[in-house]
Amino acid sequence: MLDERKLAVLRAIVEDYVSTNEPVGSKALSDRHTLGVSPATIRNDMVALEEDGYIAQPHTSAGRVPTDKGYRLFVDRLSTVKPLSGAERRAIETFLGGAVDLDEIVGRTVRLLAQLTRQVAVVQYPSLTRSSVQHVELVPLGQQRVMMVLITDTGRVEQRVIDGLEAVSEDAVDSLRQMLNRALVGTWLTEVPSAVEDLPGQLPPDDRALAAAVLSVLLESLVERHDEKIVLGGTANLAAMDLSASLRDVLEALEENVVLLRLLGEAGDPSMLTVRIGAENSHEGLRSTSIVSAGYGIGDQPLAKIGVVGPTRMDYPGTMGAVRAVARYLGQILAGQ
Amino acid sequence: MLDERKLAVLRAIVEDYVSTNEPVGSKALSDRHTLGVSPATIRNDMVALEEDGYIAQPHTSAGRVPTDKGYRLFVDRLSTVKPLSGAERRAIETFLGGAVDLDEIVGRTVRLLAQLTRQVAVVQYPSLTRSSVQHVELVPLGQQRVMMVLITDTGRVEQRVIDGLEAVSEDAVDSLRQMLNRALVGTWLTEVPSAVEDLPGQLPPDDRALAAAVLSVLLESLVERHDEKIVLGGTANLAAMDLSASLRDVLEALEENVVLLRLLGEAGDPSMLTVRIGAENSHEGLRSTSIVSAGYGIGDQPLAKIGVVGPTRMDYPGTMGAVRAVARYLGQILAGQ
DNA sequence: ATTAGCACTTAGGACCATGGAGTGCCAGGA
DNA sequence: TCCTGGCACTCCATGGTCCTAAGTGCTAAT
Repeated sequence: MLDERKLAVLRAIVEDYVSTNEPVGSKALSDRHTLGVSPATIRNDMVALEEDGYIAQPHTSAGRVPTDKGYRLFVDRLSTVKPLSGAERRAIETFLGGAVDLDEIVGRTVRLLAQLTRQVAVVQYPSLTRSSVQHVELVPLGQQRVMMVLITDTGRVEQRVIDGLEAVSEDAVDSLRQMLNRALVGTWLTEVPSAVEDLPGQLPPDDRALAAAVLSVLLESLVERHDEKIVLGGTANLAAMDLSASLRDVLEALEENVVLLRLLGEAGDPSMLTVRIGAENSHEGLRSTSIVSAGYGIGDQPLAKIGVVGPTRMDYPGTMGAVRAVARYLGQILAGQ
Repeated sequence: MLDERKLAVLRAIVEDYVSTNEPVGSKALSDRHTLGVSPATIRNDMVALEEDGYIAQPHTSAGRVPTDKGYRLFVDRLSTVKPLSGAERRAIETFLGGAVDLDEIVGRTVRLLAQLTRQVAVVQYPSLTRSSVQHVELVPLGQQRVMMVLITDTGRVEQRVIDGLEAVSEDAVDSLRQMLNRALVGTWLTEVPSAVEDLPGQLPPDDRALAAAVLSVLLESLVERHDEKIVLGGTANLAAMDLSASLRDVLEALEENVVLLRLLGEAGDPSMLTVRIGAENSHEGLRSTSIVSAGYGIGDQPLAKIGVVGPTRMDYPGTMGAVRAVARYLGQILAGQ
């Protein structure tokens, strides 16, 4: 059905179309590539490829253009991830190395990824649920208010003010703080709910109201932040892409964090590179884009994902290489923090 | 020079051009507005307006289009800020009211402003330097590390990890925390450097290394965050604008936080509405956009600014009304926190 | 000072012709 | 059986021409 040569033709079509952005014809193909056969033969192969849905013609008497299915085959079987050049790798190291806190790491990563791929970059903050408690701090603010600060081992900090309490005593706060830290330090955030379950019972009755208020806010902050934070970069590169869909639709989709999170979430195995091409994306506005994403984490502990959004007509090997490399460095940096 | 009628003509031109996006001719003007004179007379006025540089023709035999100078005159003398409708005001209240922490307030504000104006919204986080210390927290993380958390009265939280210490004792951290809070709570961030100056001297020699490390990080975090954080929203609306400059240039400018901060910073009196039109913007890529900005703050204490970026051909009265209203509500919400 | 009338300019759309790139198919050759 | 050269055909893109609608500036009359 699809012999070696037909695959070679498909590969050549994808490569040419990606670099020229024009439908590619049989003559041009046999000129630019050494396929060893005549244009007529290539034409026959093209007919077969078209029948199987890998390529299409915008109109009769035009060259061929890869379909989503064609890109899919190309990514799965005809290409290899392109490693970054030494210069690029060094650029990543120096650029990410200078960051001081989590916000800055994420900010730099997104800019770096956008620049490397010349596309729109998406970076998800390290997931709270995959990290563990490093410390819980309680700070009395006057008589009625207490601030709770939750610090995770990935450097993330959540804080909330608990309001409307009455007559908070320093001692009560102190003992609650100690109890919380004894019970929680080192536990996964997912385990926190069960870990705090019977804490209030261990306290003197006077302090239970405070404990209940703090715990409910603590648990709430865990749940709420399940809708993770995300950062975008390189949207200026959208202007240079010629998306068949309206630019507005794409921008709208990108602004909806929920949409982006779902897209990243849908990607399969978090330790692998995932590519979703064109209509494979469930979101309407992104039907004419492809998304290359990868998980990052510390060691084999996945934390979250990063990705790149570009036209289906993109340089898949290069983009995949950049995404993979940045994901790895990001993991290393976080581990070193 | 510019009698009443000429001004009325200019106003009519601006209004028509903003709503139709097409050069407006003398006939159309006399039809759509009740100026009480014939098209020929309007033409004569137009010649005068053009000589003075308030309007221009894209080409001979086309209608007139306002110039930057024309918009400037319109904004300064021919229009009044349009108050929001009751429904819009209620929408602001309910939408902003539901926010829990600072991030969410800012996030909602930017989306709200983008939606109200159908343009790109910019919101600057409340300035650190204009707020005061509410609490300083020190958290020992093992033997070598201490985390510092600085909480301001505007709800902002800065945290830093201090690394590479040796043999940190709980007691030393406790006494340092108490000392810091005694010295700093309530002081303006700008006053912090002088307030901590002679603190180390009051400590036992053993604790001075720790204190020095903590103070240097504390001061550093104050300085660094002088480059403020900014949030963008509604970039999808860019697609609908027909900017004469390339979309890419505008997107690039908007991605550069530094550029945006400078633009907001350049705006004059922080308590006032500021409008910068077209070439009045120093940044190259924004020559074909206008920026409407306003400061917000608690009481008469200015904190930071918000703004809107759109085409010079924008509905100035409406945009100004929305920006002003949102800035006021934002101040109220922050005061209530 | 205003107005009606008129000649003039220009962008943009409709229409058409043409050239070029690409195709499908067929018959001949390895 | 598979490949190839040749050929007729299709269609888009390009550029030229023409025409209309909208708008202008100017002048003479009110």
